[in-house]
Order: sequence, then structure tokens, then C-alpha cells
Amino acid sequence: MAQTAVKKKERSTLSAGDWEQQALVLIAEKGIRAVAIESLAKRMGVTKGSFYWHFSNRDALLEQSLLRWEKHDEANLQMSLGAISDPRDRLRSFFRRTGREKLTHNVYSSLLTAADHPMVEPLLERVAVRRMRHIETAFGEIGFDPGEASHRARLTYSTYLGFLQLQRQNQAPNLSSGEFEAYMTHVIATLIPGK
Amino acid sequence: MAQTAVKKKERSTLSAGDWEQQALVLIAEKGIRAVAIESLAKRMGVTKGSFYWHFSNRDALLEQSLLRWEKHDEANLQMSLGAISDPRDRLRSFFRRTGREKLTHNVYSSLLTAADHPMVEPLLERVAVRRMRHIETAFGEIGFDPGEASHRARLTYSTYLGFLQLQRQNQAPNLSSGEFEAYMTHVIATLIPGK
DNA sequence: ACGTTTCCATACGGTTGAGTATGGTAAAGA
DNA sequence: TCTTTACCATACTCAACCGTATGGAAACGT
Repeated sequence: MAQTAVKKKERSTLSAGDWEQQALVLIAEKGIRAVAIESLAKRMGVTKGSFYWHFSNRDALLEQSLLRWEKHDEANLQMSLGAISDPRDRLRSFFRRTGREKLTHNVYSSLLTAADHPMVEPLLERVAVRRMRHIETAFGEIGFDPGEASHRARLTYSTYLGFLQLQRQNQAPNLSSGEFEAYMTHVIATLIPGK
Repeated sequence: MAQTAVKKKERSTLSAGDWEQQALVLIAEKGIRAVAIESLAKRMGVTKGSFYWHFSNRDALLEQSLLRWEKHDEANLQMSLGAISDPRDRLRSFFRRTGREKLTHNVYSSLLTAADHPMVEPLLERVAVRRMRHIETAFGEIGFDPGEASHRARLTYSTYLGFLQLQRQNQAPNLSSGEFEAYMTHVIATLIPGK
């Protein structure tokens, strides 16, 4: 799932979902403001005429695309973290998740650079709250009292956000390098005490 | 300093520096792509004609503005952190600096959302490296060995970047609240062990 | 006093990208 | 077979910007 649109190249007709999916690919690659409908249409092998049959305007496309992404991200969070019982492992998994689920992840990274956008802002807020709550719960299960768990969750999520930022500036260790593993070990040891 | 241009409203003529300064204000407020020269001119009470006398084009303005900001930021780093002898206090000061120097700080926050811009990218890289080196040095003085200090510096700076991101999403505790102080205490205690 | 800079206004041309108007074609029902 | 309906192409308009061309006015040197 992530190439529902790309692979169906022999489809005679396009669906709104195909547009949304390709829009997300474009967002992941070049950011939200690169979503120009003419270039997007070219990418899909059609022209504007097609687009405006499926959507009323550009904002409508963005709204649906972002909604689609949010749902996918939410389900993803449940699957990859909800299944892990040990809270420490759950947190470790959260950090390492940076490398997998490339598209979903790159979209988020791109969206962070458009936090001023009126549609992106509330979305990022919801996602951040949702994720931090997950982390906070894990810290609570580990044994921290509510206040401490809250602070630690915020710190942990900040670290994650900062890492994404450095990554986009090529200032973070490569995910497949040993340097990355060493750094991860350090981060986890610092943020997840005990054990 | 930050309103050299704004306050000189009775100046009969404008300087290139005035334009650079106002550009930075605009960047801080609405991001770098909001720097449209016609709207900027309107803001300064003149028209495009004036602008193109001082600068050859838009990029020239951005280049000078960002250079001005970088110098200011560098000097700022030296002053506020270089003067503090105790490395622990130096690190604490680095975090608390988030609240002061509003303009310089907001510019940085805005620039983070434009890391894809060909001019912003190398700038952010230089700034990040410079700041992380400061932090790394401090950790070295505290007593960590080189590798450990490097990791810890990256983690610390990531935390800082993440905090900025949350702040822009109104997801961080207000700087003037007690909640902020409590969180800061937690962050410092976690990232700066000992003492 | 007069020409020369310095600084700015006005008017124009060019590009990009959003959105509209309208018509064409293939497939699907009647 | 004939007509809808779904889907898309083509050809516009419109607005926002960048950049240029050119002329005007105050200030300054000499």
C-alpha cells in the first residue's frame, strides 16, 4: 500500500484516491507547496481537466490527502506500538520507526516545514498530541508519576522532532550506519532510565 | 537593536540595511517566502523602485539579510554562552535563551521551515554545527569523553530543535508560565547529569 | 546657478499557477 | 441505436510576483 495509484498504470480512468495518493508522494518529496495541480496532472499522465472533475479546487485535494495520511498514521501508530506490551520496548520501537514506513514518515517530515499552513497546523497538533499521549502512557506504565511522565514524554517527542530536523539537514547520522545505532543507544539510555 | 529601521520612520532616505532588517522581521513573522518585494516596499512606505536601487534582485536581499542574521546570531552565541565559565550553567543558559532575543530566535524558527531553500540550507547547517560544537565543548569540559560528548551534544540540540517545533505548534508550555520552568528543570536534569 | 548623484514613483512586460468554459470521446444504460 | 454520464483535453481568464525602463525630484558638489 503506497503504490495503489502508481502501479495501476493501465487503468483507463483515475479515481480521487489516486490523486490524493500521488499528492502525498509529492508532499513527501518536495513539500506541500510543490503540489501544483498542473505538474501533478503531468505526473499522472493527464491534464488539469481531469483534476477539476474530481476535486473542486486545490484545497479540497489537500484536505482529503492530509486526512488520508492522518488516518494511515493513526492506524500505523496503533499497530507498531499498541502491540508491544513492554513500555520500554514500545519506546525503543517508536524511535526506530524513523527508518521504516518511509512514505508516511517523509510526509510528516515535510509537513513540519509547513506548520504555518492553515490546514497543516491543526493536523500536526492532533498528531503530536496523539503521539505524545502514547509515549506518556508508556512512561506511566514504567512507573513515573503523572507529572514526571508528562515532562518526559514531551522531552522524548522533542528529541524525535529535533532528530527529524537534523536529518533533513543531513546533520544526523545515516540510518544504516553504525554511528546511528550508537547514537540511538545513547538516546534510549538517556531518555528511558532503568533496566 | 531590532528596530533600527522601524524607529527611523522620519528618515528621508532608506539604506540597504533597513531593507535587510525589515526582511528579517517579515521572515520571523511569515516565513521567507512571504518576502515579496512589493509588499515589503509597502511596509516601508515606498515602492519597488526604491528596492531595485538598493539591490539587484530578491536573492541579493535574502543573501544579505541572512548573512546579517548569521553574524548577529554568532555574536550572540559568543556573548551569552562564551562568558559563562561553568559548563553546566552554560548549557542551562542555552536552553533559557529560547525566551529572549525574540526576533533572532523567531527568524531561526522560521528558517527551519524553509530548509529546502538553496540559500537557507547551508546557513542552517553552519549554524547547527556551530551551536552543537559549543554544546559539545561544554560536555567535554564537564568530563565526558569525546564520543559521549558528541552524542550528548546532538541529543541536546535535537531537544532544542524539537522544542522550537512544538512551540510553533503552540504545543509547548508558555515561556512565562510555571509549567515552563518545571519542564526546563526536568530537561536540564535529564540532559545534564551530575551536580 | 547648474549639472550630477541619489533615491524613489510609475508604467510596463513576462512568468507561474489557480480556476473556468467548453467541447470531445468512450462506455454504459435504455 | 441513441443518449446519457463519466472522464479528460484545450483554450482561455485572472491574480500575484519578479524584474525593467524611464522619468522626476531633492540634495549636493563646484
